[in-house]
Amino acid sequence: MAGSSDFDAGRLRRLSRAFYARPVLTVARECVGKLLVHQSPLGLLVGRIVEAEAYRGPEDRAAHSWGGRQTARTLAMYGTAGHAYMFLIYGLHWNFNVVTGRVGEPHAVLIRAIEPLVGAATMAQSRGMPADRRDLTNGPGKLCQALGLDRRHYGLDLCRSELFLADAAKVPVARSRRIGIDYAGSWAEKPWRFYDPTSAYISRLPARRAGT
DNA sequence: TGAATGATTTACT
DNA sequence: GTAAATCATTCAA
Repeated sequence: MAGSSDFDAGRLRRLSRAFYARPVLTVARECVGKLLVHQSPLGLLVGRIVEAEAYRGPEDRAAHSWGGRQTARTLAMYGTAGHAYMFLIYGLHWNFNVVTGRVGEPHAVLIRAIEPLVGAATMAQSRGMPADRRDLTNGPGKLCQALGLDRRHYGLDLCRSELFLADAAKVPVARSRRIGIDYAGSWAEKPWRFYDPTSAYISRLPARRAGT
């Protein structure tokens, strides 16, 4: 958009630890509308978060930390709020999560979609497609590829590193059930997905439920 | 040591 | 609309 080249990383208001150290559902809801910032080797990349989901292990059947799973992969989720939890899915795609809550509480927010704000041309190059495509960043694997995020960012502290969230104006937030977790039984019914209904970069339209 | 599977994306019919 | 890609992680033995 016009003027985006004037964006200066120093002007971004990085969110503090206190933002993340709250209940995961609260953090997930408030993540929508915030800015996801990566001061990457390729330049400054910024996107507005338009979709996020809460995962509340160990009781949440859909969470990787379900049943109290604490392994090398899920370790970051048990740590301090405000750190990055990265994981590889289907052997292909990296997903980016934010750790929330208290230490020992394996809760996290999955960032599912963003709207490119700064560095869209660079993101497009990483994605191998034109910058004006809506499918540039409208999915959890897509946004990680666009921002150049992978296992190197596992466990990074969003309060101190080149990867962080920044404050922004509030936006309307809608909610629905989560995506891609049908195996989780009744947990799949929980309305723990939050999104900006006015954005064109939502990964999917709200899931329809029978009878509604 | 080995087998099953997934918080997805893409291509193809 | 359906199916294949592709491998780290997980669980069973």
